[in-house]
Amino acid sequence: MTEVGRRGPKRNEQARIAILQATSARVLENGYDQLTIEGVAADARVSKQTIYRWWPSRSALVAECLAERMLLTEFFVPEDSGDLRADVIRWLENIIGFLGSPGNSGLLRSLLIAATENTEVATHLNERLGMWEMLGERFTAAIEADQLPADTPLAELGDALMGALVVRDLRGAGFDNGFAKNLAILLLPA
Amino acid sequence: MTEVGRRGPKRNEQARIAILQATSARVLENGYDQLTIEGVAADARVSKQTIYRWWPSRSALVAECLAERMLLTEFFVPEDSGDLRADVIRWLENIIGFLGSPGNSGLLRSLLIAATENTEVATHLNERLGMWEMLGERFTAAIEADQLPADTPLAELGDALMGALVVRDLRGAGFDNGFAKNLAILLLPA
Amino acid sequence: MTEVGRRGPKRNEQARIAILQATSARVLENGYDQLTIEGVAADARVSKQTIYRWWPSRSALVAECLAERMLLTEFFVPEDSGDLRADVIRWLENIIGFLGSPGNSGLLRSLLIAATENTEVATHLNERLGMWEMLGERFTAAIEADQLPADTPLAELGDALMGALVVRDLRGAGFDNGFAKNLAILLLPA
Amino acid sequence: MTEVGRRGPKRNEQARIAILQATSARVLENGYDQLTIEGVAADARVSKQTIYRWWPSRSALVAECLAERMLLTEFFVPEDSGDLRADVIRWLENIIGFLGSPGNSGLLRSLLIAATENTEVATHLNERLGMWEMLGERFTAAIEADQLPADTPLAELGDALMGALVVRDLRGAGFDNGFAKNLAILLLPA
DNA sequence: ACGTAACCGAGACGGTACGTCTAGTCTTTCA
DNA sequence: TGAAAGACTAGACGTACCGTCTCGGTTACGT
Repeated sequence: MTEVGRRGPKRNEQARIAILQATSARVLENGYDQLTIEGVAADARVSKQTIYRWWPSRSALVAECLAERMLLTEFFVPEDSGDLRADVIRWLENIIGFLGSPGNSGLLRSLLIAATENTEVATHLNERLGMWEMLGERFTAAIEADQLPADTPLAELGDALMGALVVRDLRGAGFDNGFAKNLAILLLPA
Repeated sequence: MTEVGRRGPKRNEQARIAILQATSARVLENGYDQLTIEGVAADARVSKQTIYRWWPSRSALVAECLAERMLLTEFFVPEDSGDLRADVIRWLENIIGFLGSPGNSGLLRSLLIAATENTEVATHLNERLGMWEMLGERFTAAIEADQLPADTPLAELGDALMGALVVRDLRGAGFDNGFAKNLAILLLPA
Repeated sequence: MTEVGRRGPKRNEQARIAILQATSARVLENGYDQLTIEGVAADARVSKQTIYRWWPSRSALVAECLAERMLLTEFFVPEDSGDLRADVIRWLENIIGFLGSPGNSGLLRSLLIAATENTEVATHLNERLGMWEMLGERFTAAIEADQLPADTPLAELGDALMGALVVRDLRGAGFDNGFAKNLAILLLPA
Repeated sequence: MTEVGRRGPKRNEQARIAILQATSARVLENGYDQLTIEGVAADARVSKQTIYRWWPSRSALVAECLAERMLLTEFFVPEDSGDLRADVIRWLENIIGFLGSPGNSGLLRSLLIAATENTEVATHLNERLGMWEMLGERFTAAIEADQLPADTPLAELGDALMGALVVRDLRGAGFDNGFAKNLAILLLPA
C-alpha cells in the first residue's frame, strides 16, 4: 500500500482530516443529498482537485468518514449476559437512542442513500452498527448455549432486526417505547 | 377542496398524465437520481412551468406516480388459504419476483431515496407494499382464527417482514431461494 | 371608430385608466426596460388579456400614456417675446428643469427607447416636447420678423437643438449652467 | 490591476474573442434587444458561465465590443483641408454613409439603447463617433487658424452636431441629401 | 545540490439542471 | 360578449455544481 521510493511531497494529512471533518459536519447538518464537493472544499479550505485526487466520489468521502469513525462514532456491540433477548433489547435500544439523539436526526437515512451508491459505505454501516460480525457472534454463542435453535436462519434474523430499524427510520415514524422489546420478543425465543 | 365557481381554463388532464408517465418511465429506466424535471418536461412535451405549477419537487412527482399506481403497479394482496405461513411465503415470493424482474431492478432503491426526501412518498410506499392495508387484514384474520397469538405486535411484525426485504434489496445481495420461507418460519408460528 | 350597434358590454374605461396609470407609474419609477405587461396587469388588477386586447405592445401603452398626458405632463410652448434667443433659452431651460426634476430622472431615456420601437411614441415625443409644431411656429414667426434668415434650414435647426438635449441626457452627463445659453448663441443669430 | 503571480489557468483569450465576435454579429444582425446571453454562448461555443464570469450584463458585452472596435469599426477622423465647413460636411457624410449602409441599419439605435443601460457604452459611443477625440482636435486647429471664434462652446457644438445625427436616426427619418451641408452651414461660420 | 515527480491552492472551462420570470395565446366562467 | 382568472408553450434568465484541466509554487526523494 505504502508507495516506497516515490518522489515528491507526502500527502498532506491536515488537508485529509479537514476534508473528512467538513464532510462529516455537512452530512450531519444537512444530510447526504446536500453534500457537495465544492462545499466541502470551501469548508476545508482545500482545492477541489485535492478532493478529486484522493476520492473518486461523494460517497467515497462518506465511506472514509465512517471508516475513520467521524460518523456513527459509537460501535454497537451486543453484550453477552447470558440472556439473549435482554442483550438484543439493550443493543436495539442503544442504537435507537443514538439515532434519535439531536445531532443524528436523518443520519441513518443519509447513510442508507450513500450505501446504495457505494458498497463500501454499506459494509462500514453494517460493521459499525455491529450487525453482521458482532451480532452474528452473539447468535452463534446463543446457539451453543441452547438459547437459540440450531437451525435458526441467522441471515434472515439479522435482516429482520436491521430491516425493522431501517424501515421505521425511513418512514420517519420514530421509535415508540416498546419497539425494541416487542421486536425481540417477536424474533427470539424466551 | 374542489374550487367552486373558479374562472379560467381547467387543468389539462392529458398533460398531467403525460408528465406522470414520463416520470415513471424515467424512474424505471435510470433510477430516481437520474430523474430531472427538464427531462420529464421534454418527454412529456410540456413546458417546465407546467410541472412546477402543480408539483413542488421531483419527489412529489414520484409520490403521485405511486398514488396513481404507475409505479409498483402490481398490488400484492396475500391470500387467505387458512395457512398463514404459506400465505405469507407466497406473498413474499411474489414481491421478490416483482423486485427481481428485469424492468424493476433498482426500483425499490429509487423509491427509498425519494422517500427520504418526501414523506408522502414514504407513506405511499408503505401503503403500496401492502403492509398495512393488506397484510394487516390477513394478520387480523389469523388472530381471529387462532393462527397467531392475540398479543402479537403487528406493527413490529410488519416492519420486520418488510424491513428484511428492504435491507436485502438495498444491500444488492439478491434473494436466495430459501429467503421467503426462512423469514416466514422465523417470524410466524406454525 | 365607434362601433355602432354592437352588443355586449362596453369597454371598461376604469380598466383602461388603471392600465395607463400603472404603465406611467412603472415607467417613471423604474424606466421603460423594467416595464412588463405582467407587472402592469398586476398593478392595474386587470388580466393580461385585457391589455393584449387593446394594445399590441408595450410601447403602444407608453404611446397612449403620452397621448393622454400621463407622461411628460407639461407641454413646452416657446413664448414669443420678440427676442428669439431669449425665448429659446427659456424654452430649453424649462425642458432641462423638467428632465432634471427628481421624479423624471431617466424619463427621456425611457421614452427614447420606446420611440425607437414605436413611431407613435416618437411622434408624441416630438409633439410634446414642442419641437416640431410649436418650435416650428416660433421659427416661422422669427423669419417673418427678420430675426432669422429666411433660408435657415429649420429641420436641421430643430434637430440640432433637440439632439443636443438628447445626447447630453443619454450620456448621463447632466446639464451645466451655461448649456442652454451656449447652445442658443451657437445656433441662433443675435 | 494586473494580477502578478496568480496561480491557476489564464483566462482563455480565444473564448473572449469568440464571445465578443458573437456579440457583435448578433447586434449587427438583429439589434440589441434580440441579443441574448444564451445565443452568444451558443454562437461562441462557450458555456454561459464563462460569459457571466467576465461580464456582468448584456450591455457590458456591447461596451467591450465597442472598446475592441468590433462595432463601429470605422473610425471617422475629420481631415484638415483648411476649410472647416467642408471638412465637417465630409465627416458628417462619412458617418451618414456608414449608418445608412446595409449592414449597419439600426446599429446606432441598438447602441443608444445599450448606452442607456450602461455608462461605459455611452462613453465608448461618444469616443468612437469621434466627437471628442477627433473632432475636438479639428476644432482646436480651426480656432488656431481663425476659422472658428475662440469663444465657441465646443461641447455644445459637438452635442449639436452629434445630436442632430442621433435624433434623425432615432426618428427613422433617414438623411436627405442636404442634411450634412445644411447642418454645417447652420453651425459653422464660412 | 540538483532535478524531477507529486502535492497543493486557485480557479477557468464546458456542461447540465436548477427554479424563476415574462411573453403571448388560449380557455373557461361570470356578469 | 367583455373582462377576470389563469393554464399553457416557449425560452431566457442568472445560479449552483459537476468533473476536468492548467497554472505557479512547494516539498522531498533520488541520483
